[in-house]
Amino acid sequence: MADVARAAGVSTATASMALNDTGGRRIGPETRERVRAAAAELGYRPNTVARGLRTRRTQMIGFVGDDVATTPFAGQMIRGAHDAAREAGFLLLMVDTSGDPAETEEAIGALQERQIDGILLATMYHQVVAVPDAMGSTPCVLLDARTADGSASSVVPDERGGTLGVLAELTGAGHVRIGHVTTREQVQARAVRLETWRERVAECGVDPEPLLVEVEHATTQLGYEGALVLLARPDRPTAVFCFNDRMAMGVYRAAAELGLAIPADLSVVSYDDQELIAPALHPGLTSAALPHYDMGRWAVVELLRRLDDPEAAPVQHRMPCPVARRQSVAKPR
Amino acid sequence: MADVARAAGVSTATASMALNDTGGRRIGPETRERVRAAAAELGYRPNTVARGLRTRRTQMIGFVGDDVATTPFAGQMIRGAHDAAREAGFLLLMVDTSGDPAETEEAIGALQERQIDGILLATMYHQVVAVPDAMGSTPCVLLDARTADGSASSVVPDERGGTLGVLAELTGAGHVRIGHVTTREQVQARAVRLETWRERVAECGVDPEPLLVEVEHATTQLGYEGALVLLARPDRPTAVFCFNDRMAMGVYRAAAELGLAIPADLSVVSYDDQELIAPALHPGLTSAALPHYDMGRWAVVELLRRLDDPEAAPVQHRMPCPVARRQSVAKPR
DNA sequence: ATGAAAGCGCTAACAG
DNA sequence: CTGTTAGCGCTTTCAT
Repeated sequence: MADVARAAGVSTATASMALNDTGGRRIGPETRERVRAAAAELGYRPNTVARGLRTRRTQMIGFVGDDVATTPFAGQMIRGAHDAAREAGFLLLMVDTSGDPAETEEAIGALQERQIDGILLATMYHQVVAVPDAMGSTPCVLLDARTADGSASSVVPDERGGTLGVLAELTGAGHVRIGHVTTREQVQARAVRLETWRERVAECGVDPEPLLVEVEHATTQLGYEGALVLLARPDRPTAVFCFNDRMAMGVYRAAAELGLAIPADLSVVSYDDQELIAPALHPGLTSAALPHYDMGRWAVVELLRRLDDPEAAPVQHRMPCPVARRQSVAKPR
Repeated sequence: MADVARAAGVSTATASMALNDTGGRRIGPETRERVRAAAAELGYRPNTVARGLRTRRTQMIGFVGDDVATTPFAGQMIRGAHDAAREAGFLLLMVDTSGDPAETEEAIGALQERQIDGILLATMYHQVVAVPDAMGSTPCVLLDARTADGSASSVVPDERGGTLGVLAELTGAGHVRIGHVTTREQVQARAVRLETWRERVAECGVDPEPLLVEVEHATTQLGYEGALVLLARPDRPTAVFCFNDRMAMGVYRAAAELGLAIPADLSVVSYDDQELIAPALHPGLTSAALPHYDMGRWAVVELLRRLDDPEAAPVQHRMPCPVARRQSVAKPR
């Protein structure tokens, strides 16, 4: 920068202002051009570390995630956050904790030492969490999680809306005896999807309980086993809503073994819309999509808002889960 | 830090050395303890931006990737790099380019402005690339890619070894008529897997050409269609090696439709070992795993080595692809 | 409209 | 063994 100033025949102060368009209207237009030209000539690149020391802004956002790699959704969330950050001139500094609270505290500390401007705290499989003490006054937005008291901004998928969406595909086709295959794992998503399904089926005048099967985990294998049980019952459902795509994959196998054609004999809908599964199954699986990309974007936008205005009231947002419609639904036979 | 020094009754220089264990043996043990205690007392956290300005080291590594989100492998690579970096006190600054060279140059520039200590350049689906000019003298390691001239350190999967590994599962069980269903997309992986398969089948005294099917893309649907063609041929293979797990999923469907039981009537092996597919298929699919986690780790270790010794000779590494053995292989009937 | 100078928080060279 | 001082590269008063 000193070189640039010298080359343009001005002081470093002037050079800085010319390059950053700061200092109001005190820089003459041709001075600014001269400085710009000199900078381009010399291939000048600002040192943001020095700038950060002075301005106390690093243009970096910390992303701390539960388990960045394991879940394929995480990638989309990161991507959304990344894109929004980059558009605003920010970069993402990533830390993965294995879900361990101590590690999370440590990660937050490591980011704060690096003077990040704010933190995105992502908990895979949206849960109710407390903002860690280590956060202190660092601006923070929760991703796929929320606080019990609404003290921090957060964004979660609208699980209820998504469930109603895929169920509407079924009821719209004329189904009322709609089964549900789900997991016993106590995650937020399970509870909402299950409860919403219960309500909706009851509204159709059908008792949901005989149409419910619960298994230990949300795996393909257990989805298969659960479906075998459900489809063997006397008044078997004409359609099944699966907790997620992996379980749906098992339901497909069970249907095939029982000689039930999808969708002619059995309609199937699901949740997650995983790229590797839902479109790859045959026939393509209708599934409610988790809007992770958009959630990532939203979180960054909200974080930037809070950086501008630390007094702004926290916002709790529910992101819609659009239905990806494919070929797994037909009229009941 | 000034506060800590004052509280301990020493100068900031002494405090700095006491906390960082620098300056050789010039700090007395009880002085150091006194400083440490004061720091802990005050909850002192170093400002790494100021430190970075002084030391010209930021303890941050730039990770620039082709398409971080889209491919599920990327997550594992990032995770590996992340873990190794963190163990050494480094954090990852991520930038995703959509594979666009101009964006890549820009990303490298953005990272350099932030004074990262080095860059990991990841190209999904390993390719031969040139190190971008923008890299300048920034230390850099290529991930899942390599240069034509070996001028940069790089790590790629050992595709040939992995292919031989899964083929050995088949030949070991007694198969010689081994088909191959692959894509026409011109990626490095396709060429190596195809060529290795050709050689190996020829070594078994079988002409590979009638056992080969190529389709436009490596999708489940086209894998299905390709398998229908292959399995309808007069001298149909007793086993199939698929380009990847997604295609294998299609092969499973084709076999089911043709009334061929896997593995009794047809053995199947594949490549990628995708978590969502290979163990979820029925029966479990034997597949060569892409060692992305280990590649990520290796790249960071290598980068740190180059930071220590910028004159070190570049290394090209091939990471083994272990075979994940499941239930899709049996003796030919 | 511009320049001089101070200082962000830290480390490293130089004195003692 | 410890303190003083200079300075990393930038921004931002303050004075002109």
